[in-house]
Amino acid sequence: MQGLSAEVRRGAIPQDTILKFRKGEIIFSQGDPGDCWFEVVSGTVRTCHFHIDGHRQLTGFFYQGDVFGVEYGSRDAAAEAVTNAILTRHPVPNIEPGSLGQNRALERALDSANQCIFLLGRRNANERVAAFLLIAAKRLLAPGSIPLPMTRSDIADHLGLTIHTVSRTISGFVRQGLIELEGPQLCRLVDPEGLRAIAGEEMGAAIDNMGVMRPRRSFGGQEAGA
Amino acid sequence: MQGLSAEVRRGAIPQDTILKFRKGEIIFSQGDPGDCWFEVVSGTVRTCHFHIDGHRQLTGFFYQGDVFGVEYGSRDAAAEAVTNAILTRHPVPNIEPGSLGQNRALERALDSANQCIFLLGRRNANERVAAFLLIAAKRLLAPGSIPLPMTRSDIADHLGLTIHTVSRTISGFVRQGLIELEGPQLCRLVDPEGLRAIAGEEMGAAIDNMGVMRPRRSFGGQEAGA
DNA sequence: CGCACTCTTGAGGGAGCTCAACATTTGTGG
DNA sequence: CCACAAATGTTGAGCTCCCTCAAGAGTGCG
Repeated sequence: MQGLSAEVRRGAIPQDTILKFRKGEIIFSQGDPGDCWFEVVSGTVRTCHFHIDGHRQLTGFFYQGDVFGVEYGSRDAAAEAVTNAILTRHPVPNIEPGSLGQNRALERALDSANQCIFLLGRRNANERVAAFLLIAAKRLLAPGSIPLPMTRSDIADHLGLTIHTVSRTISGFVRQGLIELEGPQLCRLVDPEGLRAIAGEEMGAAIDNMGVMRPRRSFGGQEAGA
Repeated sequence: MQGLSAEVRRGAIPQDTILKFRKGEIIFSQGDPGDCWFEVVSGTVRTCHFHIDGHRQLTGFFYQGDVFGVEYGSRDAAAEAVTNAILTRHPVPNIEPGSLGQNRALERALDSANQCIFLLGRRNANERVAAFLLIAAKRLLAPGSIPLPMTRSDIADHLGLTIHTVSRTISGFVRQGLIELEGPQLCRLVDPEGLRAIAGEEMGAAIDNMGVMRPRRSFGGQEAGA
């Protein structure tokens, strides 16, 4: 439980607690017990899986208003502050595992994981980066400009690419007039429709509904005998 | 709710129900309400995300004793029978969202998603297929031989590869003396250690602990001021 | 026996990784 | 505030891996 202040760690404060983390600080680590969840008041947080070979997989970014952290700890992810961040910490009642915030956090984690799977599965670099930018724009409620508080390395480890490919792809979008960069951390959306076309028709829909997709039959689908 | 027998669909039977599905049948579809979860009595089940562009992503395989299906339905995945399968269906109480089976299914879904992310993130075809075989061997509790009830297409859509690459990779393993095939659906593990070496040191550990990994610091990790 | 489906294998090409160098930004100490 | 160092980001060249296209082999079913 490194990363938590002393009084929080020893559990002296039972109710929701406000915590501040500085850029790069660990909020919780892989293997920690999952006895609390968090809400982002300000700043950005990433959840990561670290692998022995040094390979890092980011499973989600969390912005203002997002919740995270129920399923982790008892599970196998860590959380770190991408920027200076203010969080509220909420204890998880041991007895009653179905609290509202916990469920919200669980849903959010599953959403994040599914989104991650979507981004990683059989899509090329252009599709991944375009989708990532659109998701970030949507999440940050910034219709025209997208802050990118995370590093290229973070983006790469989230999308399953190298920083080189991420950088090249973004530069390509700038050259095509789809976006503009004001420094590496601020992106202005020039042609959202063009980006959507690259991300794929489906990604556009997925971003609109944030995870709700059209059902589609694969086989005949005859009734099952019981 | 196609795929469920009539009496189940209209909710006449409140308690756990035994259902049989035939190979290829749909258990539930994307968009169905998530009002029940399932346990596999026998057979194999896959959960899928279908995308508009025709691309299919399998997020998990479920074998005897596995549970699945809480988070789907209200979410965006479908479940289908890979082989003839017998399942038990369990209603989810609307009021009390924290039942034991539901939590098991939620944990299982998250495990599956994380495993999927692991397989998809920055690993080459050899690593993915080797890891997949090892996971299947572990899950099916078959130390020497691995039944592969799913098609190459299922494996490909799970690993984010083409059927060609899956087939070529498996053939390569046979040629290297790592495995033997007795027909496409039965694989004998000749050199598990060799496979582990290919999957990566870490994958070996991950399979042993099934998801529990060593924590690892990324930055200084100084205490947070509250 | 023929059809349909799955699986396997080969040849060629392109997307993205690796290696390398340079530019830019950020942080630190004098 | 400036000088320097360190970290981060950008860009290029070459090469590898896997996808695409194509054809053939094995299997189950009517």
